[in-house]
Amino acid sequence: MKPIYQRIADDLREQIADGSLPPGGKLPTEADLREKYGTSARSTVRQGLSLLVNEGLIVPRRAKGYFVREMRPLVYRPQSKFRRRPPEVDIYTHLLVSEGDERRPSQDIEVSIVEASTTVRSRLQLKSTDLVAVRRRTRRLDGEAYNLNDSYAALSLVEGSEWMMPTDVARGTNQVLAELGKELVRALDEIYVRMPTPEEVRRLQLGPGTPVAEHVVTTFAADDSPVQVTINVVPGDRHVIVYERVKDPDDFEQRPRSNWGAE
Amino acid sequence: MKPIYQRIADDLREQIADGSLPPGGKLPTEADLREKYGTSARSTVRQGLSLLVNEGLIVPRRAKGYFVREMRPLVYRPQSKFRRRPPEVDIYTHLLVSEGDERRPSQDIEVSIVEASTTVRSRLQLKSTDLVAVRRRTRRLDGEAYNLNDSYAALSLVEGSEWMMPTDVARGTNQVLAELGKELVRALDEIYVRMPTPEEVRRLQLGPGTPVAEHVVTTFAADDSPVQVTINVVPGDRHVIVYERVKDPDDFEQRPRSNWGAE
DNA sequence: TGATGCGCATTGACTGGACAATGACCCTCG
DNA sequence: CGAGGGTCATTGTCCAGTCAATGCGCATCA
Repeated sequence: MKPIYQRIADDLREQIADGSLPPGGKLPTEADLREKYGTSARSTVRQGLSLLVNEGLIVPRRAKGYFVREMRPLVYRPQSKFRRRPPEVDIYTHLLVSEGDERRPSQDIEVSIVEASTTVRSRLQLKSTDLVAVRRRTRRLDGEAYNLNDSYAALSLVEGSEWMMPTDVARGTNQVLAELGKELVRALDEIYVRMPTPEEVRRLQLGPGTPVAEHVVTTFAADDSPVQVTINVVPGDRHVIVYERVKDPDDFEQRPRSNWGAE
Repeated sequence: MKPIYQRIADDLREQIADGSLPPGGKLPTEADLREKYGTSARSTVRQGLSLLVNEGLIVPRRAKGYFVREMRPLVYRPQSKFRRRPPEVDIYTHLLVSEGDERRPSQDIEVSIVEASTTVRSRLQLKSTDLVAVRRRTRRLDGEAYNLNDSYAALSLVEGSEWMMPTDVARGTNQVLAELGKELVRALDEIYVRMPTPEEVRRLQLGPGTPVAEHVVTTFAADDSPVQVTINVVPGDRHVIVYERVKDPDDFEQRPRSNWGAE
């Protein structure tokens, strides 16, 4: 016999899945459920509801009730552009972006000098004594934070340059790096999927049960030296990460059984 | 004044972060914490601990206690291979894979014919009446499931071919598709970050507080028609998703201020 | 009319328990 | 010495409440 709180969660989860509880819809109150399942201990009902909250399916609103979560993901493209973009692609990627999305973007920029964390240090191949400059950006849409973007570079490289200006750099910071003799020609992307830290919950105003992707980009110059590490934190409920890949002809020769389309 | 259960969670979280509670280490028992925080209602202490559980930081083991979670991520590469792989890259990507990782891979394969879900249908541009074949794979490492990989293709395309054999196809299913006149030349990757469904929790034996990445790969033939959709579900605590990008020269001309290294 | 305040419904935090299930350990007995 | 059983520590499930905080609507009053 399954525990009561699980039955409550399972029943509600199914109702959400089959649409009888639509996005934005209101769930039964704790009192309703207490009666319906005869359990009559508020904590049991709350335990069941908390499961759904932690799955990111519902959100509680104090003094209002529990509601089915709604989300409208944005397309997040690590690749700057697509070489080919046939009409078919747009058919569904377009569905992801809300039609007539007129929310205005803005961002906070903050630059400081810090000791490198291990994450940054190992990727930039620095000694533990080296300092790095960090350019922290919080990106917003109509005032609401939607992702965090922190770029790190060796202080010795960017000191005194425009890279360190806490304002928007019109021609792009990568152009600044190029002028410093470090044109970026290659990037390695690592994507970690995890729950957010309380700090991230605060900065991104995340609801409970919202995981994040930590997207770490290490960029390299032509001589294969690492130049910059960018850590993007993107909330899972507000983004889809999109990549396009084209077949590399060399690949086929060397490895007939490629895992194209899979892992 | 912060609620007691949050103080408990914050204190423990900090101890985990600074290493005084190392991975695999045992946390104080509920009784210890009850005493320490003078709260003396088990539910309050449990509420605090459940926060950390849902953040994926700790796991409870019945009749044993709570323990700090340990994880050893595998590298998950949607791209079949890297054209250039300078030594620097390996320095840290290698750290991710446990040294001397001798776990043996295996997989279950199961093929069936189903109606296409909206996700699959829109990507394969099918009519609602069309049927699709699905090739479901559960991949294991030493018997333990580590990701799910379901490929969908129009039934009319793959019916009767080796694609539908529920066994390993030596030369690869993509080669089979090529022989059917649909060589895969391009792919679109979409990555969604979310909490797992109970079904996924069961199949992947996920601990609480473990988010997943849903990696949807749509592959196209030379004529830009969609051929196959593969949905990979990869647990966040066991994988790092890695991509490499090289600068496209065209890119620079058309769009001087590229977002190379960022979003 | 418009601002103020009161009550009500609902979730948030917490109390102080009970009994069940499980895994580890120790002791006993063959 | 090994198998089996019993005890104990610890988490899992559940009970039956209390008081606080909050958002909303409604009635009151200037």
